[in-house]
Amino acid sequence: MFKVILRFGLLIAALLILFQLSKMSLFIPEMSQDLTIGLVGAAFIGLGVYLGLKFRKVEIIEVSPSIEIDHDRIQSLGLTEREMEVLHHIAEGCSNVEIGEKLFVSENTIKTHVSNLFVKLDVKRRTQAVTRAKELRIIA
Amino acid sequence: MFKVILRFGLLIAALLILFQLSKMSLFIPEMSQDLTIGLVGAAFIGLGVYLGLKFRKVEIIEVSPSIEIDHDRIQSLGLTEREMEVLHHIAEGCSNVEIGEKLFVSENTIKTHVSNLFVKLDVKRRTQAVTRAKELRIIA
DNA sequence: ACTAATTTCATACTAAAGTATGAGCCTTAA
DNA sequence: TTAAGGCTCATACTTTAGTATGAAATTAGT
Repeated sequence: MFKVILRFGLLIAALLILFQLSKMSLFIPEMSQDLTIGLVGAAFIGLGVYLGLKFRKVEIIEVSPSIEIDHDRIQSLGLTEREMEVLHHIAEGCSNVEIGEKLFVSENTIKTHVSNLFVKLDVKRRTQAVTRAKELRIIA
Repeated sequence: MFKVILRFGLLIAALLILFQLSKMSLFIPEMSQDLTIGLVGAAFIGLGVYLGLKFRKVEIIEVSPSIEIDHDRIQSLGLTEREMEVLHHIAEGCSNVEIGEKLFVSENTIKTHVSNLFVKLDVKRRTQAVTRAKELRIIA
């Protein structure tokens, strides 16, 4: 707060000095009025820019750190479409039976997918698979 | 880019017009030179502020969406310290045995904690517990 | 059309997870 | 000190999860 007041004080002082300077005709006498106005204008425009830059509100835009899916990694890991579907449902906390119901296949099929998933992700449990998948940015 | 050029063009035009206005003495004749300079200065300072605000670099500060832990919720759910420890390890993908080893207690103890955890979080599986805990903002 | 990869499913098994119950120990507050 | 809550552990049991293997049906690319 004090800083702001101080700066405004300095700015006002600078303004007054500028007025005085122009009044006292410290500018070389031969100078045209146009040029005087121009110089004053330039000085003021500089002040304005300074003000604009200095006293603007700092915008802090909170962006969710764009966790974009790394499709290349999915490719390089050789994860299939179906496996990705299963992986997403695992991440949601579904059981194998529930996933099977959602995808209209048997629990055994899901187990197969899950096992293949574990090999490709190099994990042993589904909870690990989730954290690993997030590390690798293959799920959100 | 075109926008920037367009705006600069408009600004330059505005400046020229201002100069012309002051030159052609459209200001009322009785006006003192001080006042003229003051008005011009004011106009220019306005321009400066506009420039400063408009053409500043927009700072986009990417802040990880401060997922702050809701300690009140932890309280209201009656989650104990130990249970939270176990929950964190579950979220990391640890098995009950592994958690037991890390906390220097038996697997059975972990099972007890986990069961209590499930009741309090109203879930049936550890994977659900993790997603629920994140929903409730009690873990990161 | 043929091959390779994907998806599907089954059976049989082992391992881990989860439930239920009871109980001993420790600390803290009434 | 007594009650309460939290942490520990055990035993016994049920349910999911995960592994291994084999195989049929489907799909996609050469």
